[in-house]
Amino acid sequence: MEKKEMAVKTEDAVGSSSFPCYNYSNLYPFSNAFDFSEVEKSSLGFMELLGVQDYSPLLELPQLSTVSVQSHHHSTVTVPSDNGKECSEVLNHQPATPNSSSISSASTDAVNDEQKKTLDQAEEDDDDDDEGQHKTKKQLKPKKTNQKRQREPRFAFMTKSEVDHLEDGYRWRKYGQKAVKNSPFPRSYYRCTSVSCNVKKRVERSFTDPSVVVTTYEGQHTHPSPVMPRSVVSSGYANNFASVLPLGNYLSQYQQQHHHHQQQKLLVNTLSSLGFPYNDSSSPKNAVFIQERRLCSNQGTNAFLRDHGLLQDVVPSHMLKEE
DNA sequence: CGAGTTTGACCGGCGC
DNA sequence: GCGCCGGTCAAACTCG
Repeated sequence: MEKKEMAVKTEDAVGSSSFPCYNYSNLYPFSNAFDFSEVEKSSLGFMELLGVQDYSPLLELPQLSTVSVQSHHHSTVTVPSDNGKECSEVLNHQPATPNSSSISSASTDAVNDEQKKTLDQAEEDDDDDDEGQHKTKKQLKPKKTNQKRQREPRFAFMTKSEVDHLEDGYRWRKYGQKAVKNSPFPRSYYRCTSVSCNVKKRVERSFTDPSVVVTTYEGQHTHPSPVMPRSVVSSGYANNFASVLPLGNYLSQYQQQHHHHQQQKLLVNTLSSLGFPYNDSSSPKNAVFIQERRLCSNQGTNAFLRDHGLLQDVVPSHMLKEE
């Protein structure tokens, strides 16, 4: 079993939750062999629009940890944290924990969550009817104890920016802010404002590098982005605005598009064409594979195949090639 | 006035 | 059982 250092899990930066977090330095692990200036040229305007002062130095961020990819079916993420302790995450076809979602069911979790939420709400209403205003100040939900709360798969991205809340094409409502332990920077909680869309995101600054914003997305949008450039609309990308960002947001959009395994292949080929040495089964592409499998539904579309994927917004067309 | 933000309280999970 | 902590709620508030 071959090991590759390629991705990042920022346990320290994003809290105690166990989920992968990518930064660009690891998604672009072979910067010497790839001319990033082309990517920067094509996306710089959007980066400025988004308030990102400088994202290219992300390529120089130190690797926070390593990921040991063992196979498509089972990989262990070993994360040496700053204090030397290790934690690990197992990415399986089966849920690693009762809380985690399997890959195939990821897209349905939002629905299940919503249904459960609705049910809880209904039961809560019943309780209120029975007990009236038994809470002095607030009527909070009586949470169900017999079932663990289902967590959506999450993506975390690190972005070097002075702006905490980066515009990504969706509208968000802030619903909370918490101080983060051992960090001078608070964590903000946002929820997608669209009705019936259960996507959340957390935004916080890395206390190890205050210039880096860690944005964590949870769930999948059930609607198109309300903010779409014309080119994006005309090219058939419904909720694709964030694809103008480098690979981090590309992954987010890729997740949202419900792409199928076959599209993954093109993704890898596309990445390969960009200079990523994705040549063997143990190469960094597995990081994309594993994460994508956790997040994508079984129902794939072929939009990715038709349109070269989302990278076309970032990468000059001549750098993309068909399979 | 509606939409979004702030902020303190509350809840559940987890470790000790 | 207790305390800590992450996550969420919702009243009050701000803003356009």
